[in-house]
Amino acid sequence: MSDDYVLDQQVGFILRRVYQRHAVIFAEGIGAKLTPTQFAALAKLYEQGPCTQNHLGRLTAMDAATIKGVVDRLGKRSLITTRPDPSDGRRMLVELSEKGKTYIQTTFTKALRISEETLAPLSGKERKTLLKLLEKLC
Amino acid sequence: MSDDYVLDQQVGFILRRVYQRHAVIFAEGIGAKLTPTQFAALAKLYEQGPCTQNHLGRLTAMDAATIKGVVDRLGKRSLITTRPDPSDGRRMLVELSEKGKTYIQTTFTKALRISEETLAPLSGKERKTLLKLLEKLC
DNA sequence: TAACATTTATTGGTATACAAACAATTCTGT
DNA sequence: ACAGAATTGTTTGTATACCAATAAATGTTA
Repeated sequence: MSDDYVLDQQVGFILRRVYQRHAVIFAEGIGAKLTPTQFAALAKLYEQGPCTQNHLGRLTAMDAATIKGVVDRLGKRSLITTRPDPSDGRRMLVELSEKGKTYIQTTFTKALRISEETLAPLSGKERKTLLKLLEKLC
Repeated sequence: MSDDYVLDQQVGFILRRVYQRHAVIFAEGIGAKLTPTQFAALAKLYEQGPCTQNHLGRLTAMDAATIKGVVDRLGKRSLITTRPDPSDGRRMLVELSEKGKTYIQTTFTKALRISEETLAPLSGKERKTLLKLLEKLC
């Protein structure tokens, strides 16, 4: 039984290490001190326009507690603004600030380079295969 | 520029979501309240035998601060024991307890099932391809 | 041997990530 | 209209994950 289980060959352990390597590449490549999740929130806001806090969390795969912290920190850096939804007292509307919009626009190039560098050990064909297979596991 | 960048297609974002899904499967499948990293530490100790705390961290892809917390929590549950290295005053030797050894032996089956379930959406051939490609990105 | 460098472990700080509990608000069905 | 259900956001607690700084011990080198 235990002979079959080699930690280094388990998909979960490998996924964790691959993501760690990506996180290093991200931190080096993004320039400003921005985490992958913070960047995801900004990029999604740019894609989708203003939305509620929890909805932004769902779009970026963060639960309510996690997105709150991310929104708080981005707000503290004036990259986004938040205001209560006039039509629903429960909701907080989140929006890119001008600073945030400018920032994200000028950072897409770096983000693309980070994705490229993460996949650098693979050929073009291999990259397509990998992304296709990973998407089946989401 | 921004047209090229679609968050949901970026490898980093996809990796994060795939790992999140795996973490859910792990939590449901492992039975005892054990995290993937805690299980990794136990499995590696079983594979390699006793070793120092930092070395165990390197074997399981955790830095010194992270492995310390994991070792502390596993120690608190009596799954491992720690003692100072008699031949090197800096080092802490970490070892599986009898309880930990028994536990890990009886848990390999569940861990294998978790890996299998994580890869369930893929065919056998696709699984091999994915693992081969992921290993190039470690 | 003495000065310097390295390794090991620890601590404090920040940032995800999620569960559970909670209050406020809105929605739904009768 | 109203009671119960669902949604939204917040807070607390636990667990990675990593950086930076530190102390203690060991290694290296002039």
